[in-house]
Amino acid sequence: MSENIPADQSIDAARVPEDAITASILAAVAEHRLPAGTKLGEQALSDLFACHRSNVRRALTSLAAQHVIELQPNRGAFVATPSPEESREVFEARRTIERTLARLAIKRARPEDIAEMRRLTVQEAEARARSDKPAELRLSRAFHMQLSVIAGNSVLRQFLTELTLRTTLILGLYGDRGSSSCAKDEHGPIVDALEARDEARLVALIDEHLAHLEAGLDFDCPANRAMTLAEQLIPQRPL
Amino acid sequence: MSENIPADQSIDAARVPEDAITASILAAVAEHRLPAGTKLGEQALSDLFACHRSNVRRALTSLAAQHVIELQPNRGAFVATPSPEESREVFEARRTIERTLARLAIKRARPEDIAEMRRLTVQEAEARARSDKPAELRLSRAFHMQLSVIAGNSVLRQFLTELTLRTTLILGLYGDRGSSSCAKDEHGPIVDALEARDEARLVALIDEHLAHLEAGLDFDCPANRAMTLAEQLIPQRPL
DNA sequence: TCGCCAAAGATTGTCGACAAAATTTGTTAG
DNA sequence: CTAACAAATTTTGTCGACAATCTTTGGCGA
Repeated sequence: MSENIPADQSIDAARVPEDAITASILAAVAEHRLPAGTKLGEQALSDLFACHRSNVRRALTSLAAQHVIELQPNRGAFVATPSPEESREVFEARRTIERTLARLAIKRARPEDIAEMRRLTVQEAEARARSDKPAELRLSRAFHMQLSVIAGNSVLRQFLTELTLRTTLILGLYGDRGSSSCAKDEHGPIVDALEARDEARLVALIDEHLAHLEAGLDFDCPANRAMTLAEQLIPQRPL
Repeated sequence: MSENIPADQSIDAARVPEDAITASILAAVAEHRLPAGTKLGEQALSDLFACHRSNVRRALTSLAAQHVIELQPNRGAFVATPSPEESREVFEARRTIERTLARLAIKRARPEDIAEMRRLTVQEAEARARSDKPAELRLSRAFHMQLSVIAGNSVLRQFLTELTLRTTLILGLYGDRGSSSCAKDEHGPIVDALEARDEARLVALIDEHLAHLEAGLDFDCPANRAMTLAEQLIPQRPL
């Protein structure tokens, strides 16, 4: 018997070059290293990953299907730039799905699941303490994804995979200013409610958490998009 | 100014061959013309649509991303065969999403929206009266999709597009026997509740409707999959 | 007669080359 | 000095051919 191959794409260590490309781009977007609007040229990527351009092409179409990038005919691939309207819809969809995931998770969470959630909140707090933004983003996303794993519905889990990524893009575009967003530890109380099997409290906390995230967005000041040359070459002085 | 091109793929009349292929396969699956497990050969499709094999390839990867077909490496593309577990998850996801869509639709439905819903139920009843299964399936799906259009959230609408298709596949595999499923007009009362802006009733009706569909599944008797040669050549007599 | 192995055929996957389109660069006129 | 036009370059899209893999067919021996 041959070993089972995990269906989900894990960061790095990919079986085929196509997966390495998608994983790298996904990770870069998830950690705010690739700003919205960045052009992803085919040749640049095929050079980087030392593979044929057809692999790059497949990876890009796959990412486009997840709304992580946008394909413009005869123009190329760009990191997606969600509109304010789209952002609203993404948050609404997230609330819907995470509410259900929370209810499911309450019924199924085992002690080790809760311990894993707790561990993620601790690691996230550590990352925040040392101002490691990429790790913080990654762990925050992992927290929400872990909830979907516990819930045990792979369809909803896959939807949430896409939605959390799009949320990260949105935060990069419209949020993160004013130290709002994930400043405090909002995940800790969520684990508490999950451990207490307090469904009403858990759902309320998640709703609040997502509402808080969304309320922190500022659509009038869309910074953090792909920088032009001028912005990159003429650095504005820090306050 | 050039005209805007509708982003959603409509049946037939496609801009590029790739869209024609995806639309045709989607329509065939949505009307139970393509049973689960059917092999979709690349050359067969490129002959049918008189296009290059690369177009077929793109169409197939797109369909695989929507879980309508399954791509097996070095083996080819097959119409997806959802497992009982996957079926349960799809229905759970549908309930979650349609509940929210119902609540949103109540807030936004205009008179002409309700008229359109009513019109779809009438057409569906007519199709059922003349035993036009494909039209019935198509119109039933259109009913649910129209609810998502009224709700005005394109993210959730796209999720539902995928879920309704997968549901149709599931019904073809495990359902439709014993004249259950869409035998009665369950859509009519839904429109009534929507028109009355009765949120509790609307949500309850949709929950019931989906639960009824799911309850009609029979996982022990997975008929209607891709027929083997023997099944196709030796017809069993009708009762 | 049944099961196993090998060859032939068909299908999928990969690659490089060319065509089409867009972007950039350079030039010239106003 | 600016704007507009044209050439050159870069980038994307398409195609056909070949390699790798799987499936089927035919043959052999137990």
